[in-house]
Amino acid sequence: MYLLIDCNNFFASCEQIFNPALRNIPVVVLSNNDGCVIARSKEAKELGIPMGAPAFQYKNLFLTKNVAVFSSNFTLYADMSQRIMDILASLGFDFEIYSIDEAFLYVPCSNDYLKLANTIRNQIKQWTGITVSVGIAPTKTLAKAANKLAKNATGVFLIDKPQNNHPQLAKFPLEDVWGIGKKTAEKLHQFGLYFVPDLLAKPDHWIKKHLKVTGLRTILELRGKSCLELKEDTPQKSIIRSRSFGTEITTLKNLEEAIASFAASIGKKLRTHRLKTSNLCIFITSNRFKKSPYFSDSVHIHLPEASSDTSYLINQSKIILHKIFQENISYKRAGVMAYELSSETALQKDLFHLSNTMTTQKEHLSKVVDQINHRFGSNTMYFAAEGIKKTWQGKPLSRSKQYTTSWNDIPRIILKNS
DNA sequence: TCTGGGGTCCTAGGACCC
DNA sequence: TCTGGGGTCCTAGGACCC
Repeated sequence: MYLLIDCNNFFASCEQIFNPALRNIPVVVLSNNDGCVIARSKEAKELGIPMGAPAFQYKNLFLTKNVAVFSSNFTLYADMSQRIMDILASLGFDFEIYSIDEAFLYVPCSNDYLKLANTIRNQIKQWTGITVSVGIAPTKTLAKAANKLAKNATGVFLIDKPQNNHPQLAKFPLEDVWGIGKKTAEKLHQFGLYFVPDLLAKPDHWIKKHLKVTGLRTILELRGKSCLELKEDTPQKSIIRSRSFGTEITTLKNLEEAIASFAASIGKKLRTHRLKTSNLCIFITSNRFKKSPYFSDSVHIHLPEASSDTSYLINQSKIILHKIFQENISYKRAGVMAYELSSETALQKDLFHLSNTMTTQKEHLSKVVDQINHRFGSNTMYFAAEGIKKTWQGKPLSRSKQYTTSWNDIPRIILKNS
């Protein structure tokens, strides 16, 4: 059986744990530039604040309903996530970290799955303060559905045999099925299909024709035939760094600095994972919400030799940027993507590319910069090309402290003499 | 004034081959 | 009238996920 463990309202819960005054009141966490709502506490959901809602449209509601609004604090969330994943890993079952707040466990046999799930729940709650829901089922897709049902029940839900036709599954909307998104759901609605049993009644060839192989896989999984196994710890295939700018950019110089920052960040991640990239893509866009004509362009290049050296990646990124930059445009968003990642130890050298001691020295330099930043704090050293002011970076309005990763921010308990 | 960021997988269609 | 058949590889774009 598969167990899907999913943290409830994860980012909002992280905020509530370290600030007791936030418990039982609506809390939302916003995306970069405090743009959209990306997490809501139970109380915030009850107020009808949707996921992804633009914050400015809900400003009044936040005020009148005393909603606690936070800028995102990924350092905190990532650390809390790690603690939870460590607990799951310690159980000794095969498991797959699916996202920052979710993991699948594969438990081949157990006398009492519900008891096991409750033990896991209690332990995570006690050790981290986070409440999780557990869905248990013979396939991953059913475990996702069970998890959804668990959230509305006691926190644990078991679908042992799909053919038992749980009454909850009979009214399970197709758009809530893992793998069926907005577009597919709309398509199915046109055929008069709304709930899981409606789709299960269709023959395989109908599914294959309209939903392709991915759709067929989903249906088989819903019928209890496992098609999706736990994913091995496969190496990453691409790395993306992109941002919407707090202040729109109009000059090439500022855009170069932003792109250089993204390239530097990619370089660091590549080195951390002992990878190199041999394909870069740069993209720049104007504001898609504005009435003025939308501008968007991107270019890929194949690097003559794979690299993880920041100075090289910055240089190459700049060269590509120059190919697509146009004057008199207000740029709202840009990004750098790295593809064709390969292990730094198993690399194909380019016969005609000048790979010399200079290259080796530069790579060494990047690693030294990493070590310095690791020891003295990130951004202690960075490339001048990234710019000093980073004017494009918006300032988060209300970010919580780094309670678990910074000595200065560790919560203090004050004992009062009674 | 104000609308996120980071990923994966699949398919259709073009280019190319014999 | 009429213009093969079978295959691979690559890429852009769509759909999905959190």
